[in-house]
Amino acid sequence: MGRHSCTEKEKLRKGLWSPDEDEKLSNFITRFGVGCWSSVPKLAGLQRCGKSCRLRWVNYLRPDLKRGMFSQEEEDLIISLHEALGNRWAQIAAQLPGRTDNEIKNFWNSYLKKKMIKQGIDPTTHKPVPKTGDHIQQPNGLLNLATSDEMGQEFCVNNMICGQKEYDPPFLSEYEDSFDPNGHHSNFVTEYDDPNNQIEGNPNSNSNYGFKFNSMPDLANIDPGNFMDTDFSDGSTSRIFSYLSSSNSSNVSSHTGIQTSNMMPNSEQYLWDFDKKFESRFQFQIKNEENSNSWQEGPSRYI
DNA sequence: AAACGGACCAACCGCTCACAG
DNA sequence: ACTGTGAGCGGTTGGTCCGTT
Repeated sequence: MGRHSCTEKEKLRKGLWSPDEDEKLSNFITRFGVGCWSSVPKLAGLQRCGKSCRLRWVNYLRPDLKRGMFSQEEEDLIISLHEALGNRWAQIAAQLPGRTDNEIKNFWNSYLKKKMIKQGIDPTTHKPVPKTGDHIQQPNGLLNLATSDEMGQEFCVNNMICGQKEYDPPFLSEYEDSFDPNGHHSNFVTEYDDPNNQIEGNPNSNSNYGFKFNSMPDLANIDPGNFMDTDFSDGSTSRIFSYLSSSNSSNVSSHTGIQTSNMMPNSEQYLWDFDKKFESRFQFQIKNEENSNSWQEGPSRYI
C-alpha cells in the first residue's frame, strides 16, 4: 500500500530471534543506548529491520521486564484500566511497570476477555450482558428494551455469541450519558489536548493529546492489603471508584504516557457522592418504552 | 502413538502521528 | 504548506505447545 515493508529493501531476516541475534542487539543497546532504530541493525550487525529490533528490545530484551504470570493485582488493574481506556494497550502498559503492551494485549485476548464473558460481563463495555428489559442504546441514540419475545435469543458482542437475553433492570441514564463516543467514562478519565498539559518527565510523549485519570494510583503505590480487600468480582461499574477509595491517590507517572492528577480534592468524598447518586438513580424510571420491541445486531451500547 | 484442535505468545503488518528538510 | 521518514501503536498472523481423542 505505497509503503514497502522493511524486509523488501534488502534480504532481511524474519521470524524468531536467535540467541546470537539477541546478544548482538542487547550488547549494542546496553553499550550505546536507544537512539535511531533504523540504524541499529547496521551498527549492531543484524540482518533485521529497525522496527523488528525495536520490538525485540521493547518486548523481550529490556532489562526491566517483569516476565512471568500476572498477579491478581495486575489483572484487576488491567480490567479497570481497560474499562477506562479501551484498547489503548500502550497506555495501560504504562501503568504496569515491567509489562509490555504486547504482553498485556495477549493476556487480555487469551484470558481476561474470555473470563469476563464467562462472568456475564461484556468485555467491551465492562457492563453486564444485557438481558430482556434492559435499555439497549441504538446507533441513533434511542433506547430499546429487549422484549419477552426476544427472551432466550442469543446476544452478540463483536459478532461473538455471548449469552441470551433475559430480563434485568436497566441502568440509570445519567451514568450512561457520561460515556464519550469512544465508550470511555468521563468520571474516570479526562481527555485533553492542551499544550500546558504535556506530560512531565515523559520524553517519549510528543503529543499533547491523551487521557489523564481524574485520580489513579500507580501500581507501585498500591497497598496490597487494601487492594485485595476491594471486591471487583461483581463487574461493578464503579470498580475504579472502589479502587480509588482503597488506596492513596498519587500524581504518579514518571514513566508513563498517562498523567494522573488529583482533580478530585477528595476521592473518597467524591466516591461517596457518586455511589449515593448512583444508588438513588438505580431505582430507575424506564424511559422510552414504546421503542421496546426492536432488537438490532451491531455496535449497540448497553446501559 | 498419531492426529487433531485450541490456547498462547512472539513477531509482523499497516496505519497514524510527529518532525525535519 | 508540502513531503519523506522514523517511531510507535493496535490488530492480526502463524508457529509452538499441550491436552484430548
